[in-house]
Amino acid sequence: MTEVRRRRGTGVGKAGAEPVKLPMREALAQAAFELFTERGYEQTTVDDIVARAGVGRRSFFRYFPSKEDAVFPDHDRCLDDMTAFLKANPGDDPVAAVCDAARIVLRMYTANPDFSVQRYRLTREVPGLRTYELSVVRRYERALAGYLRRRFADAPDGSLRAEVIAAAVVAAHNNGLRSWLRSGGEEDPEAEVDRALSFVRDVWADAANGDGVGPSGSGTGVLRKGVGDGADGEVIVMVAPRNAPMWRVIQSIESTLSEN
Amino acid sequence: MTEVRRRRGTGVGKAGAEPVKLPMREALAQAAFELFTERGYEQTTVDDIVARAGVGRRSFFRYFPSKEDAVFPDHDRCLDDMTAFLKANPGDDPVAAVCDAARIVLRMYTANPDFSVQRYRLTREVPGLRTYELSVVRRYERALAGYLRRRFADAPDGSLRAEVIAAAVVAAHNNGLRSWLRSGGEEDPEAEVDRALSFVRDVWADAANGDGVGPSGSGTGVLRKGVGDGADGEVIVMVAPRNAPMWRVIQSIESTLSEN
DNA sequence: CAGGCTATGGCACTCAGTACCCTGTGTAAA
DNA sequence: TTTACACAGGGTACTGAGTGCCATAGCCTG
Repeated sequence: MTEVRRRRGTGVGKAGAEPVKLPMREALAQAAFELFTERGYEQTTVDDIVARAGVGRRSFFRYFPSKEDAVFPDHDRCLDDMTAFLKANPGDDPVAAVCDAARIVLRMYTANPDFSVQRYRLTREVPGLRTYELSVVRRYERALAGYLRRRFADAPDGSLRAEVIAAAVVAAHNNGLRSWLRSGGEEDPEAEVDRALSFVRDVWADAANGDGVGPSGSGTGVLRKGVGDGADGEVIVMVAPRNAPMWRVIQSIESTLSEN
Repeated sequence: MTEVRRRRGTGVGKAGAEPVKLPMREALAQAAFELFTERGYEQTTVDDIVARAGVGRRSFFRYFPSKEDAVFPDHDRCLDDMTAFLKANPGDDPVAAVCDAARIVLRMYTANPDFSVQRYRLTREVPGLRTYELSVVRRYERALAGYLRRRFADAPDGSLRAEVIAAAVVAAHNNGLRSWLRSGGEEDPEAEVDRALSFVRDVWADAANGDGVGPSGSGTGVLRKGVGDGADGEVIVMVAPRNAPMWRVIQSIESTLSEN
C-alpha cells in the first residue's frame, strides 16, 4: 500500500523516516506501476490504482489523460528537456546535435534501470502499450525533425533530409536502447547507443567535427592528402576491397576526414 | 434483416441499375467512412455505423477489431502484399528491394486518391487516428527491417543497419506520400516518392546496381581505376571540395561504383 | 468573517469492446 | 427427405475507460 493520506501541508517538506507523502502524481504512477507488474496491465483497472493510492478515481484522470500515460510518466518532462536542449543549441553541426538530444532520452531511461527494464517487459507484451509507446517516440522524432528542418531550411530537400535523419537517429537510438533493456540493464548502454548513433552520424555528418569513432575496419584505408589552402580542393586516395560494404568505406572516409 | 444494399453508384460500383450488395466488410467500411467525413470521427459511434450499414452491432467487431480499423481497411492486405513481395525477392540489392516494397504502399494510396486524401485530412485532426496510424506504419517498418535483418545476418551490426535503413526508407516514403496528400492528390506521387527514396538509396546502397539517379553534384568527382583481377583490391581517387556534404561524396562514390 | 481560488472526491453518463447465446441458412451425410 | 453440422449474423448484458458536472474542504486575501 502506498497510502497517500493527506494530512496537512501538501508542501514538499520531507521529514525522512515517516512514510513519505508523495505528490499525487508520483503516488498514482507508483501505485499503477506496482499493480501493473504484479497482476498485469490489462488485469488492473483504474479503480484498482486509485484504491491503492488511496485517492479518488477522478483524480487519476486529472494527472494522466489516459491509463497508458501512467506507464510513461516521465516522457513529458523528457521531451521538454530535449526541446530546450535543441533550442539552446548553436547548430553548427545539426546531426551531432540531434544525436546528443537522443542521448538525453537514453539518460532518462538509465536513470532508473530497474523501472525501465520492467516497463520494457511490460510494454513488449501489451499491444496497447506498444502502440502508445509509438506515439511517445514519435513526439521525440518530431522534435528532432523540426530542429533539423529549421537548420536545413535553405538546403534543397531540407524537409526530406530532416525527416529521414531524424528517423534514422531515433531508430539507431532505439536499437541501442533496446539492446540494453533486453540485457536486463547489464552492459553499457551509453557505449551501445554511441556506437549506434555514430553509425548514423558517419553516414550523414555534413563535414563537421566528429568525435572519433573507432578505427577503420580491416581491408579499407584512406590516405588523406591536403592540397593548397585547405578551403577548397582536396585529394583523397582510398584503397578498398572490391565489394567492400559501403558502410565500411564511408566509415573509413568519415573517420579520416574528422581527424581535423 | 440483412439490408446491406447501398445507394446506387456510390464509390466503386459501376453505374449498374440494381443497388450493389457489397460484402459486409466493404459495407461497414463505406458506411463508416461516410459518417466520419460527414460528422467527424469522434462524433460517430459504432452504433451509427452499423445503423447506416443496416447490420447488427456485433457484426462490426467481427470484421474490425476496433473502430480505428475501419479507417484503414486496406492496410492488412497491403502488408500481406509487401511481405509476399519481399519473400519472393532474390535480395542481391536489399536496399533497392525495400524501396520497391515501400512503393507498394504508395500504390495502395494512389489507387484511391480521393479516399486517401480525405482520410489523410481526417487522420491529421484526430489524435487517436494519428496514433493508430503509427502502429500501421510500424508494421510496414518491421516487415522491411525483418527482411533487411535477414539479408544482413552475417554483416557486423546487421540488426542496427537493418533498422536504421528501414526507418529511413519509411520516413522518405512518408515524406513523399504526405507531400502528395497535402497537395490534395495533384502532383505526381510516384516522382515525389522516387526522389525521396533515391535520396535514401544513394546514401546506403551497398554496391549494387542503381537505376540511374541524377548526375553527381558539382564539385565532386570520382576517378575509378581498376587494379588486377577485379575481385580484390581497387584504387579510388576522389576529388572533393573540403567540407563537401557527406551525402554528395557518397553519392559520387556510389554512382561511380555502380556503373559496374 | 466574506469571498474567491484550488485541489480533490463523488456521481452519473457515454461509448468501445467482449462474452454468451440465439436464429436462420446452406450443405453434406444418412 | 431427414438429420447433423458448420457458419454467418443478431441480440443482450456486462466491463471498464474516459468525461461533465457539482459538492466540499482547505487556504489565501481583503
